[in-house]
Amino acid sequence: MAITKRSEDYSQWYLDIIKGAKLAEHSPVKGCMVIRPNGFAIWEKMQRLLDDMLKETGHVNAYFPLFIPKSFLSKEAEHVEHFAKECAIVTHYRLKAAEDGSLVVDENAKLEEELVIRPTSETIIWSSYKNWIQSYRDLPLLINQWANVVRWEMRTRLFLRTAEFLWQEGHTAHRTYDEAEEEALLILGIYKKFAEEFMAMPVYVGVKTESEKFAGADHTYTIEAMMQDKKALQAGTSHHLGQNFAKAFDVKYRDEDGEQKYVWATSWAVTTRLLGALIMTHSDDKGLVLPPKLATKQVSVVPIWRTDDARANVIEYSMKLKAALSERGITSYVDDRDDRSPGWKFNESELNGIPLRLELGPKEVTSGTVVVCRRDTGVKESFSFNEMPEKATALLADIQTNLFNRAREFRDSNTFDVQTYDEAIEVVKTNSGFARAFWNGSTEGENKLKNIQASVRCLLSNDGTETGKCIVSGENATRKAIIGKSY
RNA sequence: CGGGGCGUAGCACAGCCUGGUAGUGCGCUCGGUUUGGGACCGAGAGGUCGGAGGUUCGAAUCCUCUCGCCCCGACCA
Repeated sequence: MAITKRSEDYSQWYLDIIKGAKLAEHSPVKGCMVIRPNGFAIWEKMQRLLDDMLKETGHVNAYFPLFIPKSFLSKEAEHVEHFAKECAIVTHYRLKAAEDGSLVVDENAKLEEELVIRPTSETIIWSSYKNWIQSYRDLPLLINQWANVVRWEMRTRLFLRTAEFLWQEGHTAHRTYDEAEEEALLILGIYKKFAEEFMAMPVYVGVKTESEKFAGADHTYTIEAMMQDKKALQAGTSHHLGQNFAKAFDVKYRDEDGEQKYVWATSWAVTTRLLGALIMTHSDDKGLVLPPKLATKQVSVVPIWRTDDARANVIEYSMKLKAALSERGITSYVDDRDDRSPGWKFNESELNGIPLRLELGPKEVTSGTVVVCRRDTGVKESFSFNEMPEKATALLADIQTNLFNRAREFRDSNTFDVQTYDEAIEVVKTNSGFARAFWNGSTEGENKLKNIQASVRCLLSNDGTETGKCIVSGENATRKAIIGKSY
C-alpha cells in the first residue's frame, strides 16, 4: 500500500495528497503555509497529547514575546552566527499615506533598536530567567511554550520548512550538568515515544555531530525518521545547552554551599513539520493514512440507500452504531449526505485518512450486520451489528500497530550496515536508504559526505559492547552513524 | 544568488514550433434519470491568454523587457 503513483517525484506527490485532503496550502505570503481546519485538527490533537506528556513530567507552559531586541541575539556567539542569516527584522512602528495615496513607511517612526521576530526563543527567555533564578531552590525551572517562529529560509517547502511555523519549545534550567543531561534525555524519550506510539513513526535516536548540532548547544539529541522516499527527516531535537546561555545572560544561582554558580540549560522542540512527517510516513496513492490515535474522526459510517424508506432505516441504524461506538470512546461520523454516492464517500474517507469505514445498507439492516473496511490494508469484513463496537476497538488498535510495524519494516529493510566508506556512498547514491557504520565523528568525514548531498543524521546510542573501525579514518570507533540524504 | 522549467476559466492542462473566431477535462448552475467503489444525459455561466512595449492588416502564438511561481544547488525544525 505504499506509494507507487509518483515515486519518482515524491515531493510533488505528497503535495497532491495534501491538496486533495485539504490539509494545507501555500499562503499568499511567500514561504508561509495556510493550515486548513482538517490539517489543524490533527496538529491540535498532537499538541494535546504531547502537552499532556510534558505536564506529566513536571513541565509548565508560559509565553514569551514574539519580538526580540536585536542585541539579545548577539549575546551567544554561535547562536547569533547561525540565526543572523535568517532573521526577519522590524525596523519601524508606523505607516503613513504618501502624496499619491499609497502607504509608505514613516521614517520618523524608526525604532531605536530593531526587533527581531523570534527564530527561536532562547535569548528572550534567558533574559527573563536572569531575574527568575536566584537560588538553588528556584531550580529546576521547567518551562515550555507553544508558539510560532519565523526563519527566513532561502528555500521553503510546505510543512517541512516554512518561513513561519508552529512549535513547542521547552527551555529548562538546572543545578548541574548531569541534571540537565537527564532532562535532555527525558525529553528525547518523550519525543521517541510520541513519534512511535502516537504517530506510528519509527525513529532512530541519537546525538548530532558537531557540525549538525544546534547553534549554541553543548550537544544535540535527535530523533530521525525515514520517509517513504528513503530520505531522512529530523523529527525533533533536544539540546543540552551547557552553560552557554547562562553565561551569555549572566544567570547564576546561590547554591547550598553559598557559591554563585551558573545554571545548566536545555532546550527542545518539535514543530508542524511533524504533520509532514505523518503524511510522508504513512500515506499511499489513495491519500492520507492517519494512525487511529491521531485521527480526529476514527470511523466513518456510510449509510447506503435507494428509497426514502430505506434511507430512514439505515440512518437510524447508523446513528445507533455511532452512539455505540461513542460509548467505547471511538469518534465517528455518519455521512448521510444525499447528494453524494456511496462510492464518492468511500473515496473521500480514504483521501482523508479515516482509519475505519463502516458500510451500512438495507442488506445489513436485514441481516443485522455491518461491513467494515480498514484504511491501512483495504480489507473488508462483515460483523454482527452488536459486536461491531468491540471489533472496531480491536481493529483500530491493530491498525495503529500495523502502521508502526509496516513503517519499521520499511525503514529497517532500507538501512544497511556497511564496512567501508565506498559502500556507504553506494547506499546513498543509489537511493537505497540509510547506511549504518562505525564513525569516530570527524568533521573531515562529514564534509566528504556533503559532496553527495548526504549527511550523518545521528550517532546512535551506544551500549558499549560493540566497537569497530571508523569508515573514514580507520580509527577505532564506539558509535555507529546513520548516514543518508535528508529533507 | 547560480542552473532549469512554467504563467491560458475556480482547479489541472492543450493550443505556441508553422500568427487568422479562446479550447478540453474536472468543478460550478439548472432540468431529468441515478445512488453497494469518485453516476449519466441535456442545457448554461465563467477567460483583459501574468504585465508592459515592439513587429504585423492581424499576436495566446514571433521579438524585447518585466513581474510572479515551481524544481535543483548553497541554508535549514
